[in-house]
Amino acid sequence: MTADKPRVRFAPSPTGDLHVGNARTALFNWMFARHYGGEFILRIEDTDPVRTSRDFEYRILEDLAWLSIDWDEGPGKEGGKGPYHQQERLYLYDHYLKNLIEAGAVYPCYCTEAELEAERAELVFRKMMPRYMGKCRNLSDSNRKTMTDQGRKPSYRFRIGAGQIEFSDLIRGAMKFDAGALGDFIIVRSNGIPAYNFAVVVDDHLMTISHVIRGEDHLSNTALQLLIYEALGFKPPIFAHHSLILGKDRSKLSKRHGSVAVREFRERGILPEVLLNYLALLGSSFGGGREVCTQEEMISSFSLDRAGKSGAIFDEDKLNWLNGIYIRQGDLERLTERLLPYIRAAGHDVDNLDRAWLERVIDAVRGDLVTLSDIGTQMDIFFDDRYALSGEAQQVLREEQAMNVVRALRESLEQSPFSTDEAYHQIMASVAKKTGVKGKKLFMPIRAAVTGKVRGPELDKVFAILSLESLRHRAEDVISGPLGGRR
RNA sequence: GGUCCCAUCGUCUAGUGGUUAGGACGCUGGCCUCUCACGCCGGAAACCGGGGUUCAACUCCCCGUGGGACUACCA
Repeated sequence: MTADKPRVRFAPSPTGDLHVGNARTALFNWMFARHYGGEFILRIEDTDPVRTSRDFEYRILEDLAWLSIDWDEGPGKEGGKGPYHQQERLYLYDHYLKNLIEAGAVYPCYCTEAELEAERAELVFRKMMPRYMGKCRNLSDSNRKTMTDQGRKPSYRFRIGAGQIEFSDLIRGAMKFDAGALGDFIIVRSNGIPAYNFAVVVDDHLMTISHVIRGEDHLSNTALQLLIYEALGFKPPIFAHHSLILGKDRSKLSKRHGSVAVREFRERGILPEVLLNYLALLGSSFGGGREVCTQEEMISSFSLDRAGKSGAIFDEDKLNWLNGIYIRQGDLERLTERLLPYIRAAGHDVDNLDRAWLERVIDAVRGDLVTLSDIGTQMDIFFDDRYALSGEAQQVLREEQAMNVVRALRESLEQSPFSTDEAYHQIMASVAKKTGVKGKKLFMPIRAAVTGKVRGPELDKVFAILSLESLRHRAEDVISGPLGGRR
């Protein structure tokens, strides 16, 4: 591992959709690699066949791609250090297990799960830390043979000695664990498949990972892994444990807190660069008080020094705020493109909408969008078949003078020889003159009649988008409707 | 219970011995001769407690307290 070219990795286990916490870990690793010009490796930890699925793996890859987190080596991108699925690396773990057995660092354990469970229950009952007490630690060869003859398949446990395990964490500084407090842990399960801590050490070493950046929930695993590194004679990588994302109750963010999967945010209409920006900001900062940041800026300003040590609550309000910023400030064409699926989902025949017209509509309502999926309801006022007077609008139209204003509007619309683009100001001026009404009393009835709502984009924009025919029809409908009857 | 980690406004943070403790979200007042939103200008809002160290502690040390993570033949 060269100091100037770090190699980091993200190693998800495909047991579910990509969690924002994991996405943040991936992002930290990715930014670290990009900042220092290193390499970012993706490894799939699929050793548990019952919890793992190919479908989830595919979805995780898809979510990473959506976030534009790309990997230099991994599935679909061979780099000479593969394979990148642990399932395909079993022969490697076998090899190192043999080394450890020969070195006496590991021993077979014949305890059944039921026996272990009983031991654990006993310890918990006596208010002691549940851990393996070393029953099979010093079995004689004949004892082992007896077990094998009984048909028992052993798991392999790591023999823990006394002493301190110390290491320096890039984010947290000096860390120290007492090995004596740990129980001999399983390195290879009785089905021959390696357990997490063992596979990770072998893989990280073989893949020449220089820095392991992961959540603080792995802090205690690091102690165990360091022991394995030592027994194997491997030089351990540098570790950095970042803080966790928390739910509102300050416990580790999980499903019960609401949306946690990257996919859910995507479906809701959070932009990928927003989620990335937010995740990079959470529990950290960009310096200079900056909050809105491009990917390039995120990478160049990235530093583990800026990573906070304490957990950070996931604040959806702020995520939404950030999404609004990107929607308002982004490129209109690009925004339109990304809005298309949501417009379609709202039931519009996207293919038959005039693109230029659509862009004007989007430009008019983008200020009111928090997520992309909001576009559906926001657009309704521009479609005649979706136009309807809301209760609030009816309220407005019932007010004194309101119908006079609408009638004056209809007249002005009839007389208007201009396209609605230029006509707005003239129409408003003429309605004001005819009725003698101004301000809110003038605008609100017109807004209500023309859009059917009491809130919405600025009226000049609405007039510019709606056709003269639509405007006339809507005014006419209001006048001839139940509200328009002469009193 | 054990081991370990953490601790600045409600939330995310800046701050590395001397600051009127700064910014952002949210909340809130005002302005933008129509609304909502946007934008702009304001406001309320924090150094967990106790001991040290020091001329001086939010900042360093210790102890409490509080919160969290881990305690699997899951990863």
